[in-house]
Amino acid sequence: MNSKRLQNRTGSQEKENGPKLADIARHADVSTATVSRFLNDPGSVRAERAGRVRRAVEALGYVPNGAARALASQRSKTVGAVIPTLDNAIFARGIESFQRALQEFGYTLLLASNNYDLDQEVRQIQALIEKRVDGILLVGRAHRPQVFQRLNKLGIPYLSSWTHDTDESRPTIGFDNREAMRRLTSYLIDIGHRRIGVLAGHTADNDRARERVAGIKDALTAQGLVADPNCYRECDYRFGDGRQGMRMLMSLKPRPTAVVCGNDVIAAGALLESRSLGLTVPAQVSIIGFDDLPLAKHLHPSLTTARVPAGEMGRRAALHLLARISGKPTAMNEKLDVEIIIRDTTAPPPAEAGDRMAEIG
Amino acid sequence: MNSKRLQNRTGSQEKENGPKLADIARHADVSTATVSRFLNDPGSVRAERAGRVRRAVEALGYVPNGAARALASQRSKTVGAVIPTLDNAIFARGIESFQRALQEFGYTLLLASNNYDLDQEVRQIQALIEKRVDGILLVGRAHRPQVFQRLNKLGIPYLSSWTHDTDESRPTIGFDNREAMRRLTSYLIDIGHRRIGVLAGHTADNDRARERVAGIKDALTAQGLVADPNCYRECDYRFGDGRQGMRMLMSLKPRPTAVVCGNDVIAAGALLESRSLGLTVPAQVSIIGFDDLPLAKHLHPSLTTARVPAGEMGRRAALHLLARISGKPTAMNEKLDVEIIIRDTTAPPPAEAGDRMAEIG
DNA sequence: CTTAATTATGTAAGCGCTTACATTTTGTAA
DNA sequence: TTACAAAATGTAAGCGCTTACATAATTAAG
Repeated sequence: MNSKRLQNRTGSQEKENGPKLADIARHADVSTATVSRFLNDPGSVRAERAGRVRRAVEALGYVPNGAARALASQRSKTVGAVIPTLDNAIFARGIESFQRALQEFGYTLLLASNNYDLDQEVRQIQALIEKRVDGILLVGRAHRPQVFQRLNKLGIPYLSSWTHDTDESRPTIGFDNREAMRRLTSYLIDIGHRRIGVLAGHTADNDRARERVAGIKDALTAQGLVADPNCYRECDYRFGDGRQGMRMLMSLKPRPTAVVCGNDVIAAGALLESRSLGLTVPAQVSIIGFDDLPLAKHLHPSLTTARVPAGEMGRRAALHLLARISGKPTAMNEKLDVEIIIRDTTAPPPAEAGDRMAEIG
Repeated sequence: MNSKRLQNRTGSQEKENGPKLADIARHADVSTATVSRFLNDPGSVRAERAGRVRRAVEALGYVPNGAARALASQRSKTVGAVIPTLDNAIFARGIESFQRALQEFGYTLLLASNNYDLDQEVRQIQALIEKRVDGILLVGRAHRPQVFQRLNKLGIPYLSSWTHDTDESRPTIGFDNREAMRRLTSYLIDIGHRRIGVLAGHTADNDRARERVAGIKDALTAQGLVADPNCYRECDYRFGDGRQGMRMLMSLKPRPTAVVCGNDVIAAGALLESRSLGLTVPAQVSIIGFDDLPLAKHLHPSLTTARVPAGEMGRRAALHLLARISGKPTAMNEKLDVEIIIRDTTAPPPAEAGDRMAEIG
């Protein structure tokens, strides 16, 4: 029957079916079980036979069939990741480390990005489940309920990254966006800023953006300040949006003496725009970002921001999932530190502006 | 036996084996073949039975098993991509489009990055082959011979991207790096530059970088100019390397009046460094990049560069591979255009420097 | 040297699908 | 009607592995 299938195959590629495990067994004069054991746990086969098998594998150029393996063993040696976008360098970096760590342990990465669309995410996760991934990496903790339902029902280990949750109900790895942004904003307030503009990322379908905004409010509230809706704007994580947002904020009267941005890309846009507007940073306006992209320290003036440990997070996410997959005990929530990096886009507000405290506080 | 397997399973996750196709068949009172047909080609099942099957699928929450499917059908509905890095935004963008296009057609992406290490690439491709991907996307045309051997032997469709090759022996999709860089450099020469520095990407294991360097030489040679080895330097695609390289080049006497960079990141570094060095761009020195990253047009002055159609390339790469997978005829080489974007980092050389033509030409 | 305990190997039954071929049902034309 | 082609469905044989269990070979202990 197999030969019949082959001859009916269409297309220019004549799929030359390579040798299968049984061929190796025959060639090495051992049972298929021994070949399989040699492949999966060489130590369990005595040296003399192991040599025969190894030679047969080389001689025939044997390549195991992952699909058959997955079907028989119920494990695919494959892990999925569903992320908002690769266009944001910080996610790209996290995924890069994630993949590297998986690879070290013989796992392969299945990747899908959905441009912050949580409904599309549901479908992507469904596709990964069909592919029988052994584990799934998510970004953020807010997802459609079906996601958790299906993952839990099928017992597929998953992990939410870029977020931290003390609630032990769902595994997370990452940092406290809210707290980090609170610290960053507090720094601005500490050095005298009172009228603070915000260029946040879109908060719909993005819990990290929401948490960061909450952190900004925490800082303001702690000082008895009130967030002014006119000084708040949401935008895409793009330079252009940062520029445009900055232009808007700087047209306000009185204008903010500092601008807190949802990430470094927005901040860079804001910084570049302030030059176009003829404003000196940080003398006339301070700017802070989030992520500490490589760009941040090279901008002029260099950007005050929060360093997000994307690489480390990706690596540890992989280790965490791998541990769960192999049934090892793991901490439910791993928290990573965010370091506040004070650079040159922040300084006390200009004198006359700083005096306006009464307007807001 | 199955139940035995389950009870021996370790780990905290009790893997609840979901319903299988046979369960759906029983529930809908049809044969397994009919269920399979309904799943893969709904039109081939008469409406009444189709309804029964659909309801059974929903009622039982059936999820097809991709491994079983792949094994039986000899197709995994999966495509692999092996890239140098995700840390370079231009690759990230290409992969993003690639994945989106695959997804539209029900395919899933397997991704591996190797940091420009061609030996590691061999192993990654081996892993993808084991996973039985239906096709593979490569970056560049220079790869270890085993790569092509194995891919050809197994008849797995593959495609080299980011490159163009009129030779019809191997499929490529992309653009002509050499020609694009030649045009860019020619522009510099046309506006009067004679002493041109080069900050190339590392050319070992990177044919695109090599081609770009060749393009620079082409332009110089065409004008009877000679490349000065002292004005040539290779570096990583990083801001820091661009800065450092720029510092070196600007310390030469006489110093280059223009610097051609291997990509926009290096160029941005060079641009930022020139400010630190107190050099005005483009009045004292011109700079050009390559890729047209989003950053390029926002820098100040904005960067003259070549626009690489990464998104379009990713999408078309997916369509090409999908076509090959389904046995459709496809063009062997798809060439995409690179647009030269003249912005503000380029201008004629300063008068006294331009006069030095005799030194070189 | 036995004999028991241990370790290595073989046998063969699945894993959950797809699909060639056989059979039945439906549609169509005379 | 009847005859026949076309379409839908069913039957069951794989796809290429892993692994429980049985058996054989080796080692350890007495």
